[in-house]
Amino acid sequence: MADQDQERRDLGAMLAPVLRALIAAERPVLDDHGISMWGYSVLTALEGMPARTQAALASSIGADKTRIIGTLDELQAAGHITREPDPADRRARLLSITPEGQRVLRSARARIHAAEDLLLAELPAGERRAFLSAVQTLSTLPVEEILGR
Amino acid sequence: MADQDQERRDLGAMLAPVLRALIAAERPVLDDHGISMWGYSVLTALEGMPARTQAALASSIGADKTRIIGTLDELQAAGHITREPDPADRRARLLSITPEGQRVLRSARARIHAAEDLLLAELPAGERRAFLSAVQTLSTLPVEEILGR
DNA sequence: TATTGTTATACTCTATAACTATA
DNA sequence: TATAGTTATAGAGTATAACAATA
Repeated sequence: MADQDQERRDLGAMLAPVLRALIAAERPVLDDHGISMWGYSVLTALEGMPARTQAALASSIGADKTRIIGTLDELQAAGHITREPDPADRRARLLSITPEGQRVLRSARARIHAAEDLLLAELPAGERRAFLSAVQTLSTLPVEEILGR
Repeated sequence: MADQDQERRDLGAMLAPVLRALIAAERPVLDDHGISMWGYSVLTALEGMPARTQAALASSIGADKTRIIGTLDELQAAGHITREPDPADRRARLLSITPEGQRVLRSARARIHAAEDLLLAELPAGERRAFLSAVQTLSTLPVEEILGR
């Protein structure tokens, strides 16, 4: 792996400020839409597929079941999600995004992607494509397992 | 920018789990070396160049001056850095890494890079090179300003 | 008066464990 | 008894402001 190891800086040290800036740029957008970061994450997850339990939803976005309860309360109060007892198992709550939630999600995402595009535009076109492809690849890998070997 | 915007997921949402896993992988390595994450960051910064003030060092690693004081106390007690009053301005503290600090830093970094290489090895060679190049480019840009436009 | 480093305080997140209601 | 959701508590990390020493 000589081509990777030549005096490069830590991957984490290089990525951390970028991610921090991305998150900071998201905040005012999310504020304008009246949702939190976890709320945005929940809406994104529910857009793809309704959730059968809150715990399953939480783990799918890398959160704890206790951590998203307040977020679900807010989203429900704002009419962005529905949250009904499962008739087949009344302990569980069936979660799905509402049309209004989808509208808010799409609006926020458009502005977030627009900001991200400003950053990506700084990269040469070829490098940009490879970067996006690599990030998408990494996001599908079991990163923790790979690093833990 | 059509080539960037096609149905891709949020950059932040894709990068966050990767960074989280990178940080989690660093922890046991840093524990073995008896330093904290901020300590590792401080040693990395001081390796390149001694610092004239603690505040300057803090801002160079994206931290607050009050946040690194405990870290500096630990590093100094462990003999990893020196911290002397500046003769020219006794309010300030001149900071530099010791040979022992350099040894610890290099040892920790070798293991961290080895773990990162496991992850990078999952990418096709061409994509890996472009990814690393892009990350290095991004880490030199004023990311916050670009995103804030 | 301004600046460097330090300490103290409060606030936000997060993790853990206990509780309820259903099964 | 086991599980889904909820609540309560404590802990870590962070931000802000006040303070002492020096300029």
